Amino acid sequence: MTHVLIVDDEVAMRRLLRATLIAHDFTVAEAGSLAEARRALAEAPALVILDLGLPDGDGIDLVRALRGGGAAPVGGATPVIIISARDREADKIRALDAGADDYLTKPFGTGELLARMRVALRHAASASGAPAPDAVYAVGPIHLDLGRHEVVVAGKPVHLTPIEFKLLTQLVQHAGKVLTHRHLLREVWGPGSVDEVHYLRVHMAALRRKIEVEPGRARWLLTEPGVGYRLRDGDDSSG
Amino acid sequence: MTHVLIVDDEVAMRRLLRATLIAHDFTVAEAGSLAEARRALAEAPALVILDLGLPDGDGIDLVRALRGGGAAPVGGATPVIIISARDREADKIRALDAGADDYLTKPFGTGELLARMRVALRHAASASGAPAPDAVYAVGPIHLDLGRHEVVVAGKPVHLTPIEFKLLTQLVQHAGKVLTHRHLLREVWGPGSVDEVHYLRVHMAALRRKIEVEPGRARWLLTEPGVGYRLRDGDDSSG
DNA sequence: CGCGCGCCTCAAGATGGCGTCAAGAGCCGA
DNA sequence: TCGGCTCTTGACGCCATCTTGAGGCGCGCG
Repeated sequence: MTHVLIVDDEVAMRRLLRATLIAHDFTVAEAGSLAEARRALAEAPALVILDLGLPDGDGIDLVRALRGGGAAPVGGATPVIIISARDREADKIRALDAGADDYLTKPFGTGELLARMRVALRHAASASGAPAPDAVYAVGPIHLDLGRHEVVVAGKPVHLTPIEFKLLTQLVQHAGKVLTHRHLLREVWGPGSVDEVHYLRVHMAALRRKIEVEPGRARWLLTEPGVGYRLRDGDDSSG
Repeated sequence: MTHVLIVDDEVAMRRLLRATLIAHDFTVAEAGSLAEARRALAEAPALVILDLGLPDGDGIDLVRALRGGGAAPVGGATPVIIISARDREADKIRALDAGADDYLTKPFGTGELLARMRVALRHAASASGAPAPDAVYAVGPIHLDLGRHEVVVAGKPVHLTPIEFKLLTQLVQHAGKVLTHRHLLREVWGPGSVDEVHYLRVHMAALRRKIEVEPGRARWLLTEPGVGYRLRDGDDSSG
């Protein structure tokens, strides 16, 4: 499930894009301003579609922030596709050199946009070292074999239900990072259940019973109150 | 010295491109047909500029060959930029999905071409490079990692409550600027609480206890009386 | 000198997020 | 059809956190 952030102040354009993307199996977040966009980046979108003319600033500032010219937020490698009514060459050059990955001038065909999105995602996948489907992850005492669909904790094989397996896969693939409630719910249960936080509580508890070496004390599967969950990476260093 | 292969059957276009590229410190090889292009690939160019209409076949075949649908020749990751007079959307989609990295329709500005070449080369460089580290905001002794939802002050990890974390995020993202009471309240508590200035006092005090290195004396989290708060930017210079 | 204003501190009560337990529904294989 | 596994859903108690109120300090002004 690929998550895309749309940043545009025109509601009509956002609606069009959202409909198109959802029809092609993406999940979508929307922002109408720079401030909203910064907030939405916390959901770690796989791609950003960005309009340049925003009410509270220039979209290029967001690109610069993403690319980390100094103080930089999450997602240094998130691809950005600019969509803009400005068709002057200087604008394109400025945006591309600021770190954008592509530049389409409005109006554009949705087919072309989708093709260019595929290119951008292809690049991102190869840049971050595509997670092979048969990869074996190891975090602390937890070993997860995606290909064999097997989990071993401290040398002992552990049986996980399908949902627990998906949860652990997400956590392990992003070990160390906080995964928001919405992110986990979207990836495991689908976009229709992003508000069912209670699912997480119940299934995280079940997962803890199975993967925590010391029962009653969470050493690896950590709660970030109000935000989400996180799997500790690196070696154990908790008293 | 970056080596670029130009594939186009029009001599005039080749001359123009060659002149432009050489002026920008590239070295250039030229091909006027698919057969010549295949031979020129032996020189392992860092980038290919490819016209679609060639006398002995479609340029897309060259892209497919490069992307290795089977036995792949040199340079499976060599970026390819298409330049073509065909401006139909279907042509663009076909080329991009075949593995091309960008598509410009003739006529185009050389400035834009150069910018898109820089993008393509950037991608190629990062594809083989190290995985991007987590971007981190750093202001003075305060380090804020949005992805990991972690805060470190002077080397020590610090636990922040959700509200404290949101406050610090705002301050750090706009380090040096004054954030008004209303702005902070709107971003952290929502538009319904823009007048609850007392919330700010209490939580700013808590934040100070956690991030100020020297207790009792605010060096970083500064009060702007009657206006709002500000995080000092740059190095410490307060006596 | 006294007052009002804006700010900081402290602390107690209210809130809400979280983990837990358990009952019921759905699903699948035997 | 039956039994077992899994997921959903609800109820409940705990506890960190937030809210709210009271008081104190410094400062400018009448």
